Amino acid sequence: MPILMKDLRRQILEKNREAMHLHGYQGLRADLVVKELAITKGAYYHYFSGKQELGYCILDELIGPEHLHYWGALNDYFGHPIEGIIERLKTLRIELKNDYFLLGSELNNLIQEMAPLDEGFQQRLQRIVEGMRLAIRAAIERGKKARLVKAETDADEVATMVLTNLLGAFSLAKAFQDRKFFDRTIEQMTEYLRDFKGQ
Amino acid sequence: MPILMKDLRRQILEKNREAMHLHGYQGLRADLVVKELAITKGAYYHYFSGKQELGYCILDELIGPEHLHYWGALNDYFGHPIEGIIERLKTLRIELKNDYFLLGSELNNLIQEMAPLDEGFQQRLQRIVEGMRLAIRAAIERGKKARLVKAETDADEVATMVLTNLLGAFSLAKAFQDRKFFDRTIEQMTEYLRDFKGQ
DNA sequence: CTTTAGGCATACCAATTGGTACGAACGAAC
DNA sequence: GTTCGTTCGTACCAATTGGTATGCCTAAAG
Repeated sequence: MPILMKDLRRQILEKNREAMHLHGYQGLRADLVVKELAITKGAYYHYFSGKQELGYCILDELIGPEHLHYWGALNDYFGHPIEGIIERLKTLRIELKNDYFLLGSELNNLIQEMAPLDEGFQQRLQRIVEGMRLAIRAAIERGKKARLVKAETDADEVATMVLTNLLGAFSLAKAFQDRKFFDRTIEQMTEYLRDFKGQ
Repeated sequence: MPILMKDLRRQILEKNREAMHLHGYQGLRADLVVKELAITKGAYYHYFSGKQELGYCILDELIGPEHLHYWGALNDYFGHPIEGIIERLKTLRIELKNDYFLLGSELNNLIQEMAPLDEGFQQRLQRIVEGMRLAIRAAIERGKKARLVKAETDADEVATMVLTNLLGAFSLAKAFQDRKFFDRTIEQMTEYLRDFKGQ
């Protein structure tokens, strides 16, 4: 019997999310998570038709919204848009626990593992990354309109560059199992981004 | 009976490498590859004690040497070291087939999947990445000594940045299933790197 | 009070997985 | 020609995996 019966579906989602962060989707053992939660397969298959739907739900209800909300916050930033992006990058360093850098970005992990294997995953992952990219790009463009960002700045290119470095930073930190590779990239990007601030 | 009996061990390695590129290590089905090669488990377990050793061998004998050789070539480059790095980046765009960008970098894939799960993988992957990083760093330092690279350049930081962007570029191209994200990063890096060339 | 539908447990299962035990063929060495 | 080690095929296996069939329990609706 589960101790907390408040929202079992949610619990199943979150525990599986954790397990998937460590083992990947293919390495995710649904029944093992079921045992950890001290429930049974009955509950599991009551809420989810199977492993694939579970994976989709983790993306649609947890990982996706979180990422889009995090970068969507750029919209509400009252300051220099470039500083807004930098703030988001720095906040990542503060909010994410050390272990997260050793396990890598959930988004990046799933991209590597699933993008070529499952179209449903690929579409969802692409949508999330594209959402992040558009949020950053929009911030830069707002900066350009307000003459806070150099007119010749290619907003699309810079936004893509930020994402590339973000994903790469997670990869490298994971390869070395050392978050300092993430931190260094953020600091380099900070310098790089400030160059685009208007005179 | 295998048609070509030339070097069965090698064939097993290479076919498994291909399968691992697509499905990952955990998704790699040894016996499925065995069927593809039209051999049996007898051969498979004759040459490899098991799946883990097979994975290690693919890294130690194929992926590792290839990567280190590719970037080690910077040593033999007779020209501006910065241009040497740029040449290596551009050659990647030419030599790698389109499918490779959809499947992602074998190195990056394995990092994401295995670094936190298996110490043997982590050590091997880290060694390869570190080897690449050192090769790039050494090239920049040679450039500094020859006064071809600005004296204030932080070779270690630039080398790390190149790797971060490289891994990130593979990730993003894979997320979008579109190699143009890789190509764009290479071009941006080219510009960025040329800024370090001495006056 | 009865009916009904969601919420979950119990007890199965077929297929797959990585792995083993064993032996046959074959060539080299003596 | 006998021995012997390498190379691989055959036949098997225990454990795991994702998944299903079924029914009990409860609460709300009628």
